[in-house]
Amino acid sequence: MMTKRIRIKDIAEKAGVSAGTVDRVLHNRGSVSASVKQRVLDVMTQLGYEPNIIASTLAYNRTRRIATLLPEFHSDPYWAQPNHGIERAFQAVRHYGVVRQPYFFGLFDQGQFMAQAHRILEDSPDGILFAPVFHQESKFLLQACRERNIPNVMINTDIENADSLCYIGQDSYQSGVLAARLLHFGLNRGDAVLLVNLEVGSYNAMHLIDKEKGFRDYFARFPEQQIQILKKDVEDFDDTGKMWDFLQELFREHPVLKGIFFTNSRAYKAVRCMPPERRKEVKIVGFDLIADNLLFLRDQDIDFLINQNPVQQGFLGVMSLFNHLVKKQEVERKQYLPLDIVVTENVDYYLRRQEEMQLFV
Amino acid sequence: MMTKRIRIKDIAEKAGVSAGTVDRVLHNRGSVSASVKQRVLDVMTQLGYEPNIIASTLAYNRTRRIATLLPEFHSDPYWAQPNHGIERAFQAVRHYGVVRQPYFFGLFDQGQFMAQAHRILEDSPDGILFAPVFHQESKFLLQACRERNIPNVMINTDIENADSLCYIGQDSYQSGVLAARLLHFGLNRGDAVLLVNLEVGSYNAMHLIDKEKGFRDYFARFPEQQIQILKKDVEDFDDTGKMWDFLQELFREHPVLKGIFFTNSRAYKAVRCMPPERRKEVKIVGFDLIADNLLFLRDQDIDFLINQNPVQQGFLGVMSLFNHLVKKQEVERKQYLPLDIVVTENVDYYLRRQEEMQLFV
DNA sequence: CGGTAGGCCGTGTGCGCACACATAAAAAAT
DNA sequence: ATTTTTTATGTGTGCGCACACGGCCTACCG
Repeated sequence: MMTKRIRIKDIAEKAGVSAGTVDRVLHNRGSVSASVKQRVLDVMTQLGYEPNIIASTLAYNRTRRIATLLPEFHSDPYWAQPNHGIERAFQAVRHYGVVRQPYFFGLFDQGQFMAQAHRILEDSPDGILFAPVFHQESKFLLQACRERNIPNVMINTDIENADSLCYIGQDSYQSGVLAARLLHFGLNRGDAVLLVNLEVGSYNAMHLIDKEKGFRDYFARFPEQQIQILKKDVEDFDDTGKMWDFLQELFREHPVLKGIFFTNSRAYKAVRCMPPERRKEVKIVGFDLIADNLLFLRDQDIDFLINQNPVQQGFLGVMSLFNHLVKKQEVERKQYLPLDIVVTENVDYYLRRQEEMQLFV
Repeated sequence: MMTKRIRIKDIAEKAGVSAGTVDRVLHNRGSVSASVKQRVLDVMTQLGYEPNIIASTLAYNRTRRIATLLPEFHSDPYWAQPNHGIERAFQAVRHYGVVRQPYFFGLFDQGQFMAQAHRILEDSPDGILFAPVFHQESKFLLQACRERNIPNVMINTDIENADSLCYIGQDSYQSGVLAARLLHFGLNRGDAVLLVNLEVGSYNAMHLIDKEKGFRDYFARFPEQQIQILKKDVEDFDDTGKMWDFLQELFREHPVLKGIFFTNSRAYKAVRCMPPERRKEVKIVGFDLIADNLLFLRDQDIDFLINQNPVQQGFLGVMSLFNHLVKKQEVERKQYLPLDIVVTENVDYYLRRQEEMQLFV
């Protein structure tokens, strides 16, 4: 039973018009009388017409430029991951005439973000993918996109607005809950756990707040176990001397500490400053499969890494723009990626998937 | 810096021949003198030619038929999952003229498998995707594919052979290791854990053996903890009366039992026959996100489910054939999917991904 | 009543490729 | 030397679609 595919020509024939007229109806180009238009539309739905994307993209013969605005990944290994996914995605859709226009900014440099945003707007791309790490500056970019009618997607951080095509990222609150659940396994009544933010200023503030909230909410469900929750903020995480002192002080002060939750991808910066026997004793949960964390994971110094799938975030971001621009499909407004629980025993699969990450269109 | 895409025409021009000749070289259709062929090949590599798949599939104007041979998913909810992934994949590539020819067999019915295999061979599809659950019969099918030169991929179970395009599945050994690791969290010195096979006859035997081996090997690394490993095979898993008796007897015999590892997706068939207080006490690890397991996972009666990503297995199986047939790409001979650790706190993401499953990997 | 602007619609071309067909050159057979 | 066969190469067509172009028909104005 071969279901023959319906072509524009078939519709034209059945509606008693030419292919050109059907085309005009399809693309809303006007110059079609109301009666004919209705007749064509009726035939279309009746036959269940579905445009052939293959032929369509071939005939368009047009290149779509997608601008990407991300932190330089030299400054932070985390950002190399979305970038990798983005590269993969562009590779996957290159035959559809989609090209990348990459822009980067310093991770803590608002001015540079703005400068690059302006450059992007001058180049007027067909779509924009960006990481809105600075709130005010991102608002500006969103507003500009709105005025110019440029579809845009945000990754990693969400800014509430009605215009963006979609947001792709992780659920920070839930990742805090999950971290608590994982640490909870090794805890006994009255034990203490610690939450550590290794972060500068208010950067990423919302994520950290959400994670902490999820973390605390989880333990609040078990008040009878009297788990004590400590919290520390550390800004000088690159100063190993200070880090060492901080940890010494910490363990002296809290001998019953059984678990530590590092709220971002910098767990390794603390773990490397811990005395080896402490690393084994304390259960540690961190984020993200970056090289330095993986070393400690394999040695079981870090017990769990929660994978926020940053590679997939980049990949899906580009694909969403592609689906919108080329395939003209609806895309999901909010796309939350899985929070993978990664241990020594299953880490290799995730790493390989990140590497390969080829897709299909 | 616009990198203009190279067309056949460009090569023809530069090599001083016609497009037809370049085409003959590209497809190895002969009738080209050695000198010209070499000249064309040189120009191709020099310009870095890459065929335009879009235009190619349009011009081919051919439909590829892929036969799928799977267990009926009415008989076992597990098999509904690969089937779902397969459906999604065919939907994703329908524009490329790839169509499915589905065949099913009873889960324990070798004869039906063979009958369907013969029907497939008569229909001589362009590719075959199948689940080689019966060893002998699958060998026959593989041999037939070899003779007829039909590319084929296997999912879920691997049969060593040099001809298949690829195998896509999980690493059973490693999933046993992972299960052990998860149970290990809640164990103290001298505790006992139990491994249960809810299976009929020698069906799936290799998988179960591998899982058991992985499970035992993990604990063998900690001899000083003297973890006692018990093992039971249960064939009458659908007889709730017998199951109930079996579990009663079990808990009476082994009061120190702290963890149970169910080696396939049927954990729920045992858990539902456990007294509620027992469910909470004992740590339970099972496989796969099927509805009945999920109910118990949400109630924390099952503590962990290991997700073997069966949906993705089906999806990737079809995509691999697609990559081979249409895109003419190399495909990875062995594709192992991640073993996701699923708990109440992250289960929803995985379920949603399975549903949507438009792309990814 | 002729001219023209504009609404409406059909035709033609090309996107890059696969493949059938035609043609030319060379080799083999008569 | 001529015919037949084989080999080598160029040309043309169509896949389904997007879009430019141009033709027809009507309405409105001078």
